[in-house]
Amino acid sequence: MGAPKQKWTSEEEEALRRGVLKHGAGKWRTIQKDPEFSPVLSSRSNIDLKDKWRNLSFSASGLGSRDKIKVLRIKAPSSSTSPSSQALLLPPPDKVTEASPLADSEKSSQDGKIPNSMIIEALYEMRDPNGSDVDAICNYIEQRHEVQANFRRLLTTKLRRLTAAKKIEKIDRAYRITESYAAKASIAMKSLSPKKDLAKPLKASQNVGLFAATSPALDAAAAAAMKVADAEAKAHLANEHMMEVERMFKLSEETESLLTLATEIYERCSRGEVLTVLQVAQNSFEFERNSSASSTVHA
DNA sequence: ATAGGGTTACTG
DNA sequence: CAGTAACCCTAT
Repeated sequence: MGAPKQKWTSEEEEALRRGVLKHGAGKWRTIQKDPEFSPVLSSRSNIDLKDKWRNLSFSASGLGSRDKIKVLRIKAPSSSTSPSSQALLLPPPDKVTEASPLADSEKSSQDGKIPNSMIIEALYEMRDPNGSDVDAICNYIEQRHEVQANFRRLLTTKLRRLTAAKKIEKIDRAYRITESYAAKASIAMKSLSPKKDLAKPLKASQNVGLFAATSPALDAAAAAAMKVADAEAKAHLANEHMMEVERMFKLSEETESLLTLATEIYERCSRGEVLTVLQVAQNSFEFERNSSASSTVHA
């Protein structure tokens, strides 16, 4: 790690990460112009942001320079549940077609089957209290994922199975997540909720969406927990989500500050960035279990 | 405006 | 002298 020309400060890096988190990787101009980051990133051009992000990405993906694409393999989620090594290696926010076999279970994004989590996710994010019919679900997933020709048929089959498993219920022609399953998921999520106490009254005072009770944030939490509970739900983590999570995880490890993590989780949660929260939840959950009582956060 | 290849400059 | 990070150039 050299220290050449106009070296990026940690503030600038942080601003960049948050910018990517907020606007997505690729919207460099947008990030640069965002009043939230422009003070810090004023001396950086959109191209600088792009280049920096590229550097960060490749260094995070494991030592490689950018022209040497390293093929990294992600361990199968189902087999071992070792807490710490969940996502120590991760692909850059670029292409990196991660085509890991992942055992014999459901996982492949293209030619495989439909993961349960995909449907749960879809149902959840559509947030229709009356449930969503097959068409809606089908359309929703098709817009978010590449699907195969007989996708719809597979979907209906899967829906039937989930219904039988009492994870979802069918009302008229609409499907929705069952209360029991949602509740179970919420309970799982409570493992994370103590962090809300650690989160300082930061911006928290504004976005009063604590994990507490009947708030949209709880919805997000429940959605997150569902994925956690679903175990092998780390399907398509190929991109900057995991990238960001990994960064934060290391950060919190290094500084031994759960506060940073908690604050981020909270902010994202309040912002409704469910998908990102999911990833954070998984990692922080394990982090908590590892460091148990040792992690005394000094606010 | 962005992605990606290429170049320069700094570090160990 | 190799590796890396910042910077530059160009096609899309």
